[in-house]
Amino acid sequence: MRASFRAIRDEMARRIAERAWAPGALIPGEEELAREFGAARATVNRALQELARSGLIERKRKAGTRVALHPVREARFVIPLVRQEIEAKGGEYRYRLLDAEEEPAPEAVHKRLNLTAAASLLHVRCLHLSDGSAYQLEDRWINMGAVPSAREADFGETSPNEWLVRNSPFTDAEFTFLAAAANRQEAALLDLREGDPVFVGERITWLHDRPITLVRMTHPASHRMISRM
Amino acid sequence: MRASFRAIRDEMARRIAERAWAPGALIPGEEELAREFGAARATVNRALQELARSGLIERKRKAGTRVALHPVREARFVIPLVRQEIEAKGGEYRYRLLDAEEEPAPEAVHKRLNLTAAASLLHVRCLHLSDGSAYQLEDRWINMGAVPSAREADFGETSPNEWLVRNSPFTDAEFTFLAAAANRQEAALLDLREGDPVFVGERITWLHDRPITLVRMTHPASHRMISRM
DNA sequence: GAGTGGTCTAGACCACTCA
DNA sequence: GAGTGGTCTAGACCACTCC
Repeated sequence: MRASFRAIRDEMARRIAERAWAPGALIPGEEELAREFGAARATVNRALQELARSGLIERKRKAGTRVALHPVREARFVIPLVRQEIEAKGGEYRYRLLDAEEEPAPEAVHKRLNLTAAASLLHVRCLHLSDGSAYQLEDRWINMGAVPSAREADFGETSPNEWLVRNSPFTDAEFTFLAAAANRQEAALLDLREGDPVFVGERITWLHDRPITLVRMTHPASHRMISRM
Repeated sequence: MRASFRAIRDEMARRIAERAWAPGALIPGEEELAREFGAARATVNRALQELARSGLIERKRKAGTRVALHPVREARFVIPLVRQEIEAKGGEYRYRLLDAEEEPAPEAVHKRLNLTAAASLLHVRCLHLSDGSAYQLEDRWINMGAVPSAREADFGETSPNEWLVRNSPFTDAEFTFLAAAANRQEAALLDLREGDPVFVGERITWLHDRPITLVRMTHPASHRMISRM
């Protein structure tokens, strides 16, 4: 069998796992590895780059490649649309718009978006249900300066997320996850008691430097966010 | 300037963002793009693979490459050692071992690790402090069948996480994040009231198919987990 | 200055999947 | 069967960084 970058990558991962290459140790250079595996240097390079990306090794020009002392691993989470998330779990998806109004944003919101207090923002709140029970409360602010056409959108039909996906591209995003206590409103809508823990995801998106939207997605504490590596 | 895969990738991302390539549309094949950008096909391929990995496009042999309809984006979170996390934020790190004993694991634990009730597990609890205040409560179970040398480890000196990083390699891991209500013990140790929301990260690691450890890391609700894309 | 990784090219063959 | 992406090679030059 011809040497594949996967096979080479996995073999090197094995050597690291089994301490044949100890933490902190310098491993052979690309050319030497290429000779050993009977592959082109580019192939070995690809394998090494994947290991570096996953945090197993650290590479520096001239200095060479070392096994990481503290494998600062990264976890990757897939962020699907709520609807897909619910349907993938076998639930029946339903959606309910609560309200959508242009209104002055609280300071926490316009500061977070780096906008002035005078900026025009559309506030949309809606509920995503799985098999009839509340799955996620969505509380969203849309920057009308960046997406004026949102004024004509019918969020009773399409959820703001799906509408924005189709109508408002973004180039950058920031996700934040945290735990919080449900306020009275959240508790009522999610069938919880006030003060119950909730799992919150926040996302801000930008088109280049222009903020598009800030959304706070609140789940009951039974929610799990899982990633396998 | 010579065409770089970064420049090509960014240009294609721009076209997608600006709807020059509409969602769902078929984009040109690699050869045609290579001609257009004046680059080798391998270079264009690398750019396209990165876009596919980030969820912007979907590629299928024979069918070609399409702009994703629902950009199922992925968020990447770096998972450092607590100590590094605290020090990176400018805090002074301190560590306190609470207890470490071999004891029968509750069903939730041994089932989660796919072990029998008779399996020998070391239960370690410890606290990670930032500038003197509780930052994370670590509650860990170590599979002594897989890591017998943990019996001799001095967790008063080195935290179990750092000890395991050095002494027990793993090949697979699963992360779970969730919100929960602090129980009485957690509340006391983290300076919270019972029932207060906490942010919990759980991690299971395996060496091939053998479970190594299950750890539950509990933070006060002020904790944030952030990822930029 | 020199050594190592980073990237690019041109060409080739392969593998999957659609029709 | 045929078209498209997936991967590999051999060679080259570049860029960073250590000495």
